[in-house]
Amino acid sequence: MTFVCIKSMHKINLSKFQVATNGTVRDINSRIMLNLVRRHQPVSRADLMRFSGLQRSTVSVIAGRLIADRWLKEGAVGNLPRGRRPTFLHLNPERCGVIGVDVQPARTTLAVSNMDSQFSALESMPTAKDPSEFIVRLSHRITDLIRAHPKKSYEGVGISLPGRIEVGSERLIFAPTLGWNELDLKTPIERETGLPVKLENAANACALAELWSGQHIDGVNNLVAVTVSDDISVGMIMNGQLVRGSTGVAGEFGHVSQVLDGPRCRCGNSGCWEMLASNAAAVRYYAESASVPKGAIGSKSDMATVPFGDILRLVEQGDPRACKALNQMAHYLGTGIAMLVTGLAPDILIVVGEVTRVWDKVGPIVAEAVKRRSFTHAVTRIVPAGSEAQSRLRGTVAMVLQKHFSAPSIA
Amino acid sequence: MTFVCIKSMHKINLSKFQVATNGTVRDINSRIMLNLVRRHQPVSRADLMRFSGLQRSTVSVIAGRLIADRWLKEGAVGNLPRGRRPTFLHLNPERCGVIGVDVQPARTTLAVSNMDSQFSALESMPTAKDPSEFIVRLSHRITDLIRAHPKKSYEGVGISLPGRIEVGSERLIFAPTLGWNELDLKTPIERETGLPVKLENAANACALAELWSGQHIDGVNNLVAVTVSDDISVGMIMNGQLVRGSTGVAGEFGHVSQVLDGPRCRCGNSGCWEMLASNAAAVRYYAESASVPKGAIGSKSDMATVPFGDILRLVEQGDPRACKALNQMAHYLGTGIAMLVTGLAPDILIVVGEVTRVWDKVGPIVAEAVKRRSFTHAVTRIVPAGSEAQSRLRGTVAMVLQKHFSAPSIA
DNA sequence: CCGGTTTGTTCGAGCTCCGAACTTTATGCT
DNA sequence: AGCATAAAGTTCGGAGCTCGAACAAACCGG
Repeated sequence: MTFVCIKSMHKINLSKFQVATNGTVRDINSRIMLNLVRRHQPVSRADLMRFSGLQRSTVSVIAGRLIADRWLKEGAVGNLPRGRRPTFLHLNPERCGVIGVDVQPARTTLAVSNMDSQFSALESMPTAKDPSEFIVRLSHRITDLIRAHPKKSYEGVGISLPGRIEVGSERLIFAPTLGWNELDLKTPIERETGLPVKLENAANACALAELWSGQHIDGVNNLVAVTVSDDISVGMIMNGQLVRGSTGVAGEFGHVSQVLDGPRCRCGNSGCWEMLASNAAAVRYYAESASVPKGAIGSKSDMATVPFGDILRLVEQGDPRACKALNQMAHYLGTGIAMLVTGLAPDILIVVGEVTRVWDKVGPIVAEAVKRRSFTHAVTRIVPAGSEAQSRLRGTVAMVLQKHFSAPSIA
Repeated sequence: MTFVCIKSMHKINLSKFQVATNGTVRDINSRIMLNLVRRHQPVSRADLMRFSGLQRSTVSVIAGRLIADRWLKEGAVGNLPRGRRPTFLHLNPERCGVIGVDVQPARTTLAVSNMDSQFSALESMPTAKDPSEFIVRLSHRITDLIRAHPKKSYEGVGISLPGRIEVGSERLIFAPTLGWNELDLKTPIERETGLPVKLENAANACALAELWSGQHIDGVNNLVAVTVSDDISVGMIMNGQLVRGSTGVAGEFGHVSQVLDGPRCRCGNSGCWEMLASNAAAVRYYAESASVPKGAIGSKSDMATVPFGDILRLVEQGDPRACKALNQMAHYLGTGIAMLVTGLAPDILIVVGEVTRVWDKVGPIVAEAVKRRSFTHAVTRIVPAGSEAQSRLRGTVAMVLQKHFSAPSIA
């Protein structure tokens, strides 16, 4: 009982735990090796010995087994000023393929990926309104994709969607923007495709994407992803792992009131963050600024709603009304992000969504709000995600592959 | 690489990790055994075999070593309808003592505890305003306590205080209610007492207390503690472990705006939750309701401030003005708790503080606000903590002992 | 060609859990 | 009293893992 704990320790869950065996040791060290190769490749066995602290002999045995299992490949030999030349090891990207699926209200994007999140195919289809129709069409598309891109093996299908998935049952609990309720997507798609299916909320997927294949992170264990579209959702990674809450519904900060008596939200609450800072909010601000003098609320129906994409285009052209609407949205985006920075103090907060296209305008307003409202603002870097679709798709790959690279949750 | 992951998995931190050895296996299984005994005691080796899934032989060996290390003790023999009678095992509460310290702005409470959070002594002293004076006095009190209560060994000192501790350096970053800034408490107290010192924010301590010795929790892995005094602080346990954020400052939801343009807070923000829902807020509400008609803000100085304890007493006596102030506080307590329920979706949210004395009045208002404002309200039970001081002190014991009972954060 | 140097492999020691066989200690029936 | 049955706890060989030292391989420069 003199183990050196590295960082935070967690209580052993006596409802479901697993004892350790000799195989556990090998398993843990294999994962460490795999991660070291991922991080430092190309890398020699001797380097791995130095990085890991394991004996040279142990490294050789583990590397041998990982090569036999096709996780690693031997590559070129290196050159050194003196001594025997090392044979470099690197990940074998062909080890397994992954099908990534990004479900959005309008369209669903599918991707074929290798282990290194390099997409070898990318296509999209309209998202069917009816869930069962969607399941059938998606399954067909997936099987077609697999046929068109034959690989040694497919590891699974990762699906990101704007809704929440219950942790135990892995059923969709709700997805308001899709109009779907309580629904089992996993079982039928697994049956149709013959592959294991992982489902995850889009914000969680983005958070995982940043954790596993982001550029900002080396030793980042606390990370928040905020997805901004017609709703706002938050994915949290704390202590290096996804926070799902007890039922999988954690992260609905979009439905926290920013203005207690603000506009009524469909969730039942008033002044929800997503009522004030989502794309839909900007659309509303723009419409409201049309002609109606302040105070008037009714007659929404006869106002022409300009899609958010158009507003962004107008902003880029310098349209003052559009800019005003965007500023208003940015202001509330800032107050909400200040809430997350103050409350969660992550190393990084990533904003995902179309709004990042005009981040040069939005970013400073957000930064200002956070600086003014969060006395802990210094700890968190707020960055826009490069491409939202890519972000979610990389997340789906991480969802499927993470079990091979993450530390087993021991005990 | 066919390990069965139990629940959430975490990324391996390549900056600081530790490879597994054979000893790791024994370590993990020892901890599991220790926890099983803690949970089920008194319990026989055969029961432990069934609970853990380990072989009878392995259980015997581990139990033998834990007994040799004085963690466990053999007790009475049981009775069974048939067969050899089992010898029961139980934790040895005398294995190690812990000094728990609860620092509050007015007074500091010290306790001597066994492994089972049973306090064998409890005393308090005024909290010195000057940090270095405080350190000297506290160290003396601790050494006196140890002398007065000799034990086989003391495991360490756990200190809970209303401030934030930086994760790496373990220095106090700030403690506004104490008036202390940037300060190293750990090193001098360790030097004076000769014992390892653990520091933790009071809300985090309460969260740990509930995790390790609470009554509500069996398989609860997501838990939030809200401490309400003159400030409001939040301790979070997600996936069975404390969330400290990147610098240790996570949980400052007390400084999230509930009302964006509300009263100015000393943190620089406006309408902070703790400006609206803390004890100090209730005191302000009470004072403001005295005579001043609505709208008037000035002339605070000549209003007599009634301490929060007196307001609670007035509420218990049915005083309408006090009730109104309390209701107002409760209302905002509810909106803030709704934020936590919506955003974090914990299994349990524990409210700690004097306000729980009148929870029959406050609880329903909070519940109503949460029900109205959080569409995920069903997942979280909101409960008042029994005794605030006890809660924090139990937390300090958990802080010191948890390293022996928690799962080592592997890899 | 040989010493120096680095990489990678081999092999026995020590630790762990597993699993079967065994001992111990109880009950109940004959 | 004697024996079958049953459950608790122990013993001991086997297999898996890492460690650590010794060894083989490969390369450089003098």
